[in-house]
Amino acid sequence: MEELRATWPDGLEDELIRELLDNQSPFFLLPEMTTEPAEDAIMNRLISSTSTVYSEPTISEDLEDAFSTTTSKDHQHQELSQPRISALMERGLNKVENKNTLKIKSYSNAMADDGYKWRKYGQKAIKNSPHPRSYYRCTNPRCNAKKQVERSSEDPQTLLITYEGLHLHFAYPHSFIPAESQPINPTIKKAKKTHDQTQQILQELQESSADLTTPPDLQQQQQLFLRTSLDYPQEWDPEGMVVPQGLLEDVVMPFMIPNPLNNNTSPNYSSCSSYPSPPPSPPLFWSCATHSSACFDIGIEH
DNA sequence: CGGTTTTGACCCGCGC
DNA sequence: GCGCGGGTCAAAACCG
Repeated sequence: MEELRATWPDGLEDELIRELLDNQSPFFLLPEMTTEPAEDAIMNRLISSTSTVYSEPTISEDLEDAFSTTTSKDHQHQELSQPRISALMERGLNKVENKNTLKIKSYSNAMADDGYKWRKYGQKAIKNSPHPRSYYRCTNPRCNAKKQVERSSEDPQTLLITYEGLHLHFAYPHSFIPAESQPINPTIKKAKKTHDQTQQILQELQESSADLTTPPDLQQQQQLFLRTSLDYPQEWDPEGMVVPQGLLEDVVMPFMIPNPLNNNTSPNYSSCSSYPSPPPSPPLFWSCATHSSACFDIGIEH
């Protein structure tokens, strides 16, 4: 899996953090109706980025490796190399055992809604905690993404959102899925199911990128970042876009294809037009939130 | 009526 | 081996 370890150029790290912190960023435009405080906006962006690009175990680990000067692999809280990254981590972004956990200070459950459409599949009482933990799975049947939402036992105002798995919305929109290819097999017993799917995907990624080791180009990373942030509307029927083959390449190639272009250019958000692009769509949170129906009942009243 | 939520049962890993 | 706790399943209930 080492082949997949992307090395982020310096410029991209700065740019990523700038995006996370910039309220006006076109990467993370918030819904028009949103009047949330600036800090909440930042946390929304963290949720978004974590639930898409950062959520996949290997890639998220890559990013942390890239961000960190340490090589610790013990999955403990990793000390980050730069104050701004550390500041982000202190705001609640953490990662333990391939799961990305956000700690969010919030009086309501609204902050738990990251715009993706989740289906609740379980709820458990947690020992020594008055608040249950809710389990959500992405409604896209080809998406492995899961998350857990619970209230901190220490601070009931703090939401703990743990993301696990890879969002494949951008690669496998609902409309592309032939009924007979649905991976959900009720006769196959759980646990290993999602794990095996993830392993298969990772293996395919590895095979498809075995000979590509050059660090990714900034512009392409930004394109990927933007693409992975788009939850294609189900009703979107892109003409000539029925290309389920090679979608994994869509995922991995922007990280893998060597590109001679410079690494320090400012983001060019129109550059994503080089990809087969979705129809003109509202920014990330508008697009996603309009398809979200998940209500995170984690033990507090609305 | 179809999609979502609820909730008790079941599974499984882990510590003793 | 057994009990515990977390994660998942699946049938029933709920809802728009």
